[in-house]
Amino acid sequence: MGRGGDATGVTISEVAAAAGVSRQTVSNVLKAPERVAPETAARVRRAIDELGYRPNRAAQNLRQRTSRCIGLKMVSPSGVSDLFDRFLHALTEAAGAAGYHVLLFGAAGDELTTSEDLIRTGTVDALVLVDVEVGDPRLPWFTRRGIPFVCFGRPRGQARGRFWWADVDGAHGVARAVDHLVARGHRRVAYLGWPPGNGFGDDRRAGWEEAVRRHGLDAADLVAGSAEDVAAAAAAARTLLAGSEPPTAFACGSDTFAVGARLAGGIGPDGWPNLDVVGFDDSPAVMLMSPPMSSVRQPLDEVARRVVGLLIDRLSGAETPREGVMLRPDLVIREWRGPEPVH
Amino acid sequence: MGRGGDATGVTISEVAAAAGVSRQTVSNVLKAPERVAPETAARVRRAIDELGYRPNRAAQNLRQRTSRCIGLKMVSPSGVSDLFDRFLHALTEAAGAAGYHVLLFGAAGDELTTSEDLIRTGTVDALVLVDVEVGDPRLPWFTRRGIPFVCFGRPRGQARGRFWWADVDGAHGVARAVDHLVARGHRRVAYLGWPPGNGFGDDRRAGWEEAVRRHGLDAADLVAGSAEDVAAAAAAARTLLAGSEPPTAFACGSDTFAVGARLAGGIGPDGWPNLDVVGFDDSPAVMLMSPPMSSVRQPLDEVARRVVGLLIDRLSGAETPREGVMLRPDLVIREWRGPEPVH
DNA sequence: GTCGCCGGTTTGATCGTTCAAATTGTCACC
DNA sequence: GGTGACAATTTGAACGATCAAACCGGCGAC
Repeated sequence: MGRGGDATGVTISEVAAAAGVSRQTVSNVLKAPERVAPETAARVRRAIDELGYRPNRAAQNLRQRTSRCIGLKMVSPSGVSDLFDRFLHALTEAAGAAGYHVLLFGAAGDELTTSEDLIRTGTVDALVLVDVEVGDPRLPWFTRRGIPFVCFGRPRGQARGRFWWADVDGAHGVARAVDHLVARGHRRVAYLGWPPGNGFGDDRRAGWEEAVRRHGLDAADLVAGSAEDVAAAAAAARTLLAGSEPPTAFACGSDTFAVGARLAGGIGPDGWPNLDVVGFDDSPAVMLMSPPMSSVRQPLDEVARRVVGLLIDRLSGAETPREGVMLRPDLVIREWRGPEPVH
Repeated sequence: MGRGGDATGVTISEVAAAAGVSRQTVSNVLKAPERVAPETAARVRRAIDELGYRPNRAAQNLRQRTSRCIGLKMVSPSGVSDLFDRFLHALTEAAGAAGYHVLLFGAAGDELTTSEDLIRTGTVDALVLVDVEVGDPRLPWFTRRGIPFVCFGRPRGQARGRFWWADVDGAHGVARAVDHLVARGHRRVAYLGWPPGNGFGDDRRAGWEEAVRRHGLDAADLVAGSAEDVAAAAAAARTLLAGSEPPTAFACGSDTFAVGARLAGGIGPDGWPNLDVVGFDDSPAVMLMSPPMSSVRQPLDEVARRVVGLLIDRLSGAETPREGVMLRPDLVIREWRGPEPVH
């Protein structure tokens, strides 16, 4: 380090002067070491260390016409799932590993124009979109304006092949949940999630349908939709439980639904919940339930890595084909007691 | 807008040419309109709109030697409280309102050198520190190197007057919780939180002590410390409840402790929890509890605004006195039933 | 002996903006 | 008519890095 004290100031020219070479040679030492004679490089490197030189980011950005930043719109923390939070964490790490930073921007003002501004001013190189909705207007809007972006969440309601995205196979996750419940001896496994029409809600419910059919279960009357809050979910679950042949287990579209389902099932005389319930998202709130609850966990680290990877491909200019990546979630099993596995 | 299509490219010179003036005049229209004749300004503004000009951020940063970014280290999402998440949200908004962006960086590598790098390269102008610990080494380290920063959380174990910070008065919050419980008729109000030695843990417990003394309650044996996880908290609460004169209510150091306490109290024959419990942080996980739980809420929006305010003062160069700001939390009351208020 | 080549290094230009100083035009005042 | 004051605008020079092209000394080939 050497200097310490002031937080600004050492330029490449000062390093060059100290090492008795030109600016370009210093630059080469850092960017293309093979072009520099070993002992020159050593001399330059010493000067860099002694002066504590760090290349100025703004100058690099200006010259290279990049910011090495990706923009992400902050979404309001909502509900029990801290999915955005965890994705943000994963994205920060993945971006950092690739030499990028994540730049957050707020919800104030219009997202479309704010985003365009960030791109046009060169503040960020690209955007990451989360919470992609059915027929999301941002996708065509950004595409039309040549704004590079990658989605977490497959585009629905528009041609997928036109965009870059990474997503988690919710249907697969719920199907694994049903498999697990069936293996524990359940024959009447209900599904509780969003009403039809919600993008990933439909996806997850389709997973339940597939699994139920595959296992030859009769469950036509065991599906319910409701708003995603605990009270509404509990009410919907109670309706299913009041039927003539009530379910003994629930696979749910989210942890919030799952908490509601368990609440509706109540506690048995043995002190344990009456229902086997599997949630989706593996949010911290379910970990602290007692007894703990199994849940489908999205591979957010992998999603973030893929998103960053796609983004870098996209920015590299190479006319890479637009592509989507589908990842499989895990089922995190947290047992307590209940029906024994059947085999 | 006009062009659309390409996301890059219109420079101030092109605007100047289009409007028939010099670059500097265009710059003045945007930065110092009073120096420009009205009809010239109008002509320039029209050219700006037609070409869709947006000033290049890297060029501005380079010339002005600022980035208008503040750096924040991402901390791992942990536990039930999404406090960092919410603070981040508030900070993004507050920074945005002041013309700054929040740049996240990951935990990979050493925080100290990573942070210094961000400053030295001019990637960020200043840092925001959260989770400030007792005798936090970052404070003197950054100060010695002239790295501007503002803390969320008062510095403990070092002279406070030497730093800029904003914090929430945890003692006040817990005292309000105790007041509330006493008003509901409780005379034996316990405290459950971190063991002594934890910075804000001690602060919050001190609030309980003050309130208990002020109300003339006898509660010397009603304080317990444990690790911050539900199971450990429940165990600690059970120990208190097993005493000869068990508490009838708990004020807690965090929502996690509060969930543990309520769990330990169990459900009464009437189907309601046996204990009155007040948490701290008002995390979403407590909102979804049934019945809901009261909790002390930190004024994060205000904290974020103050942090940004201090930061701007700090960066403005004016030798403003270093100062700390202490804010008061609110008690969010979520009633269900239980002892009637006594008045 | 001249030429071309090559690794290693330097020079000049450039990215797009803003600062500071210079320039022009207009008018009032002596 | 000359001078100073002033408003409006322009010019030149940074800011710190990198790209592209030029340069230079030494060596082998013809």
